[in-house]
Amino acid sequence: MAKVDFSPIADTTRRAEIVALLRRAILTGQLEPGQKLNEIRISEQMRVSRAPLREAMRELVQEGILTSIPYAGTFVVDVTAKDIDDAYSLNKVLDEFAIERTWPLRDQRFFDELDQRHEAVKQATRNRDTTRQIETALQLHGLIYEWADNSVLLETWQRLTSRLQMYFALHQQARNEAVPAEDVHETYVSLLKGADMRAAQRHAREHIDLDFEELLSYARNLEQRPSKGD
Amino acid sequence: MAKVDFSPIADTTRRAEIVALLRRAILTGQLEPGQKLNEIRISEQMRVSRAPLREAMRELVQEGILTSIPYAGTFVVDVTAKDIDDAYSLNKVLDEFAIERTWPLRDQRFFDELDQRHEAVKQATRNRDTTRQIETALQLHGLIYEWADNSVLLETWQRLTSRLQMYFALHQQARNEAVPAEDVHETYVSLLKGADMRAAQRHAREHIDLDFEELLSYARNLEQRPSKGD
DNA sequence: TCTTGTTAGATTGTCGACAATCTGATTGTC
DNA sequence: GACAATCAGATTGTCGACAATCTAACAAGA
Repeated sequence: MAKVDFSPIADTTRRAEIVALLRRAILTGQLEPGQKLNEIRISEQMRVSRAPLREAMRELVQEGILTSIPYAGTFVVDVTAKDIDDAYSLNKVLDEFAIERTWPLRDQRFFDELDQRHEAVKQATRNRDTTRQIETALQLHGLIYEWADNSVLLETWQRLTSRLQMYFALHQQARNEAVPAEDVHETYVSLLKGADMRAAQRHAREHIDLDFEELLSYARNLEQRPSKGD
Repeated sequence: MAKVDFSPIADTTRRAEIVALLRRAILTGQLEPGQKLNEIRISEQMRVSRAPLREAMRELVQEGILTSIPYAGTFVVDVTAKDIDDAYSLNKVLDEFAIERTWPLRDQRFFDELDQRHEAVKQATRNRDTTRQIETALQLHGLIYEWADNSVLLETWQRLTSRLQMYFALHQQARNEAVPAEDVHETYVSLLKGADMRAAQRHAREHIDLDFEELLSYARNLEQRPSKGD
């Protein structure tokens, strides 16, 4: 038998595709926080019945990026500054843990993947593709979670990121100035390749410090904004 | 106007009730890991159509206690020894964080609630109600998460617990010996009331150590067991 | 004017039926 | 007997229609 690593075949249900479509729309900011999702309209636009759409929505509710009020509707979550602050402080703890677990498991494949994802961020930055820049930056950051060999930790991280990605996207969208072209991940990557674990942990803290601080000030300004209706 | 704190009225959809029913059945071990959930049979038993049942199932899939394979079925998750180990090690980290955050927020209401939950565990123990004993013990442990004032942390803990509760229940069910009558939470509670935060953190680690070690050895024995069909 | 009751429209929740897919048994062929 | 093709039954996925509920506008009464 040939030694081929067959990846799992794609999900073939409408539901799965709807989930992907909706998630993308939310995480890129096409659907704004607080906005209501009208089932009939969306199902007509997607040429799908309401059943799979509703099931998809239930998934995203549990994923934490939608919230549902019985007989009232399903809405994009309205993340508060406190939510971001909470996620941020938890992220610090998880980062330390992830680095600690990943540390002894680092190998050539890890370093290669690290470089590859770093390259993806740099390319997105060059192309001024802000959405992709956020996406790739989070993927770069997520490598330590994927490598830590702890499924529960990884799952936790993924739930955390989706909401963060959404808010980073809105943030970028709001300040329509050019994104910093310099490479802020250089130190992070090289530290992960180095020998000083404590230094890497320390830097990871300060690294996300920067991103979050800006995000937080943005969120605090939005706090008194009225929520978007339908 | 009278000063009454009205709590939110109960969810009135069938879906919500189905979720509660299924969750309870899984977490108490009535539905075994690996078991398949036949939609038609369950919907007939509950006198409900498949639509709300399926939506409920999608929620529980995202909650991590069910897994779904398209066109094959939805099954109770088959937790491995590694999953428990992963959850266990993450729990250590989260416990430390939760205690740290809760520490400055402790007040009389916290201590009262602590005693109340502790009492609930002791009562369940006296009554030899193992299911309730697990439930109350986890609720006691969960207080530091509820009090930490961090919604993301709390959410993470709740996801973690549901799977743990399920496995603790199966474990208790398997070894049909009497549950230890002595009170293992006495020290934990008194440390949370004390002044030494580090000591409380240290004990929380060792405390869950005990529970998990036994659970792990049980899970490792089960590892080669064939998965339950329908 | 303010409050309360009513009602029409829109939207969500639920249902029963049909389509797509899978599984296992059966048949046919070598 | 081993293997592939076929087929029937069961189960999941999807659909369109109906029931339950909410919202907002309007009317009636204090």
